[in-house]
Amino acid sequence: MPTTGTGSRPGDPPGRTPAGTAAATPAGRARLNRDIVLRAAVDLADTAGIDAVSMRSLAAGLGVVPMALYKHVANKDELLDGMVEAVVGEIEPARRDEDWKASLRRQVLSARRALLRHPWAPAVIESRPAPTPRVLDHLDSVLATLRSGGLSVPLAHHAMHALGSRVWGFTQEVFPSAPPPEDPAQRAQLVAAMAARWPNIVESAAGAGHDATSTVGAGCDDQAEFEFALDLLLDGIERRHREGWTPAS
Amino acid sequence: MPTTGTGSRPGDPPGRTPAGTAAATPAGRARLNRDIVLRAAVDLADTAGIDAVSMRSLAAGLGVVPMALYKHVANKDELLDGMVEAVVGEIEPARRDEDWKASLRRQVLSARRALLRHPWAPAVIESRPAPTPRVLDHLDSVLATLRSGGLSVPLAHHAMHALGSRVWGFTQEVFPSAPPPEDPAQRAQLVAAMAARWPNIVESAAGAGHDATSTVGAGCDDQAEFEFALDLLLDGIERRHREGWTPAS
DNA sequence: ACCTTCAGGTGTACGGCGTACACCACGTCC
DNA sequence: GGACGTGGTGTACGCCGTACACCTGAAGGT
Repeated sequence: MPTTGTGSRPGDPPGRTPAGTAAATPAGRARLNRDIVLRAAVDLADTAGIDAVSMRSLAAGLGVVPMALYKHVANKDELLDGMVEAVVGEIEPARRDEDWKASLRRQVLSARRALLRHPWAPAVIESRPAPTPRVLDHLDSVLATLRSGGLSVPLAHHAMHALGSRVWGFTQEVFPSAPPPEDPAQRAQLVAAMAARWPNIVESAAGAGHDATSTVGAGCDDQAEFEFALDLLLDGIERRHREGWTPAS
Repeated sequence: MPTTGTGSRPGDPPGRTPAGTAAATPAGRARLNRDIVLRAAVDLADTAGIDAVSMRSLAAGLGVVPMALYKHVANKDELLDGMVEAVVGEIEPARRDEDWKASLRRQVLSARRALLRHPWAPAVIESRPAPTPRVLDHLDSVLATLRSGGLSVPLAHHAMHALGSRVWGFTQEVFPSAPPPEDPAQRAQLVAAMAARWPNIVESAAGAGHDATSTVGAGCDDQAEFEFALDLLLDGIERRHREGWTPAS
């Protein structure tokens, strides 16, 4: 039995479950936990589409009454967030044995494969008001790769946005749109906490015109980002044209 | 009668409303029509968010019972399609007095402005199973611009996809995912009908490996499209890096 | 002037959704 | 043995989209 890695809680009791079997209910069904619920939700979305993922039908598939799910996820939004986390967790992390371009390519294509395995995921990711931790992990990994190639902070930042729409769709903001705490000390603490896990994101935010300690969450200059990516594409298209590009096949 | 006679007052005598204005109901409310409904839906989405657009609240805002809306739109999906049409209709069409790159840039930025005015629109556009006519209009216009610059059909097609994610988000398929008719004659007629309005789209589909008369709707080689755009971006980023790019500001 | 027609608006009702709240069945620990 | 916490249950509420039958008033034919 695989250790339910993501679900381990501080209060995990030294669970005396006899003979290694999970405790069973009167009906003989294995006990639910958050991981089982999320996995079932992802499977249901994969096979029946995201619209089929209702608390009621998900519960039915697990042989349980709808309200039972609320013991494991706070509400449906948290369920969706958990599903996103599961999918994003499938993306390969950066490697260290490749140059930045190859590594980046691998990460983006890995992300694409993950999203193709779960076609409902892009829409769900975009519909979430704030990015989940693993989404930030991935973003940070991509930024780290760019920085490792010697790109400046602003260029890495722009490149991130340019690539973003390839990976995440129409994502415009990676930082939570919720306003940061008013109290400067509290805000600094928040930034520090983020920097511990996502150093490149914080660096990028700080270097792109928004002072991380004062305006995190203010968003960056979208228009400049957009035009950078647009001109990148236009220039590239023109270049391909000049070079007499023809389809590979 | 496109004149929306919104001026009727409750005190208006029933019977002959003056000078061709729309008839008023007993309550003095102007009669609904499809345009009024769609416009109200867009306004509601703009001001209260797309989640606030329910048939019930939309009807309430119009001073009407929910079921009254169904006399003007078949169902909620059609309402959403109509809202998309309204937004996409705001995009500036191509000009003829600019070179292809400038024209393209203008069109894309115009599309972006339209979508920024209606932030709910990208998600709705992507959620629709098939593109609406005006979406196809816009796509065709972009393709025409690329072709007018002398780009080959396949290159224009690839460029379209590369740019697509900038404008439409994660759009992967522009052709309806619904299977085309079985009967070859019927299919040929469908293609001909499409070619009349969207010649560049049909040309592009035909030139990109899928024979328009036999496999319209089969989709194109997504992976190749994706990698083309990805490498465009990667090469462009590398080039900016080599050139010592710094932010404009 | 009468009658028909019909587009537009109403009222009622149904099934599905997310979920608040009270409750109960356990296994665990003092 | 009793208190307690965890996980599952049952009921109920207020939203949602929309099917269906109905009404109403103006338009048009005769």
